Amino acid sequence: MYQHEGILITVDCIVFGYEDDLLKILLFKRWIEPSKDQLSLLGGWVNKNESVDDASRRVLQTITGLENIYMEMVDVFSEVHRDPGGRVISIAYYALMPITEENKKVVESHSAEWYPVHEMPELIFDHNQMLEQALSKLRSNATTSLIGKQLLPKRFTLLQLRKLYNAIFQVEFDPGNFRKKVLSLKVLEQLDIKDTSESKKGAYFYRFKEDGSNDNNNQIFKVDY
Amino acid sequence: MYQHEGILITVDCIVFGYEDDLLKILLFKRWIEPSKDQLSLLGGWVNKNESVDDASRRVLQTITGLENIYMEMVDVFSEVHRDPGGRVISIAYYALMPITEENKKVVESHSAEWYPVHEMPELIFDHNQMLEQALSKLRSNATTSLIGKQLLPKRFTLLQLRKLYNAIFQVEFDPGNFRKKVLSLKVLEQLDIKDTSESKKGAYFYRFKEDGSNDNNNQIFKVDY
DNA sequence: GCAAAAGTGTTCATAATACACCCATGT
DNA sequence: ACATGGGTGTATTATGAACACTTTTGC
Repeated sequence: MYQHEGILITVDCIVFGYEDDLLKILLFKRWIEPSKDQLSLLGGWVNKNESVDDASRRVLQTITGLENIYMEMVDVFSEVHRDPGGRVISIAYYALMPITEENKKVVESHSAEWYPVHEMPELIFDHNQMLEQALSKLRSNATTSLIGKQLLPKRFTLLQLRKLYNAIFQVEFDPGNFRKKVLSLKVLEQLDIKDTSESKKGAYFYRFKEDGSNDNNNQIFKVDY
Repeated sequence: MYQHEGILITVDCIVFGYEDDLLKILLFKRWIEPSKDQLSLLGGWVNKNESVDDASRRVLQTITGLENIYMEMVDVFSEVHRDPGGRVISIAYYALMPITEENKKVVESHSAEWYPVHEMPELIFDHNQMLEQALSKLRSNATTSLIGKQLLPKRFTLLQLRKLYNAIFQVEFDPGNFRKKVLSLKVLEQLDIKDTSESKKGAYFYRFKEDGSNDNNNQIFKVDY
């Protein structure tokens, strides 16, 4: 056996969701050794007949029941002793998905649960570090493109979008300036319907434009985090 | 044998250097099958007793003779059939190093050569794609932090630094504005020596401050590329 | 004196920030 | 009538882009 044989590959997914004005992630109680009953990220093996992206997509779909989940690679974790069970390299992904009644049921049936990111418990192995880096990458992405399409309902108000950004960065964006900045990007379109649940006056619903590419090599938000 | 066993891991390094006002990368003529005699990036196996970072460092050191080479992960390449020789996942890194007379000899003794990035030949497998992404990442990094420490001599003039940036982005930066922006970052210190090789008046040498962390979550250069 | 790079200054346009302030309406 | 979020306007400041202009010195 050569030196370079016998390494196993996994994916671990930091799944972000948004609920009750909080940014949350999906955690599992491990049901196999090692570290049974401790909390971990969603993960799985990379098989020989699939790319790492495909493996991540497969794992996500199995647990959430959703196809076409938005995901992005975060980093590779490869310290020799990171997994006490063997020589395992893990590719970390972050994923974004809405938290709905339906997928909550699917998720719970796999004994997974949503936890707020700001009060994160201890996770196994290097999973806390994975989460840190995923959050950092999410924030970085949220400054150069307008995120929310995958975390909010199809129709949403600017208040909802702003609260999402507040939750992501743990700061309070100025309502007026946030509105102007977001609308100046021209990636949202206003609908004719108003949401009266949050205010008496009612706020227009918006949605992401269908075509809209929403990338930018400049920054749209300047936030210290 | 399980589905998830038998995958091999390599690193591939996109090594950037700077010479004759050109951004160059290090390429190899392959001396083993498959694809003998074709050009490829510097690469090697990841062994069971080392992290991926360590493997990349080892491979870089072997070929260039240098320790402590600056490097950064670019992406993971894992399409099932990317390598006709087997199921191989590759982690791509970019690295920065000065091109000096000494290391040119070491490099040539391994039948490697420096090629300008703007006239890149066809490379094996997905190596052209790796290069594209590495260049893109290098550019992105060069907008949020001042690079050059690893590509230029210890002492350099602002002209040299500007020409490096011109080479990286393939644009002409305005001399006056470039100077003001760079100096406002306060990561360089002026030396008392002047370089008279490029002008009659002579330009002060600068060097990167020792302590200077040079990171920034904002942008320092706005460039369309 | 002139060319060529070094270095400084000025102007204009744009964008971020911190607000003030009016609007609409359910209670 | 008033509190609450919705939405607009404005003054101030900071930043970037273009470019004029002055300095130095080898030829």
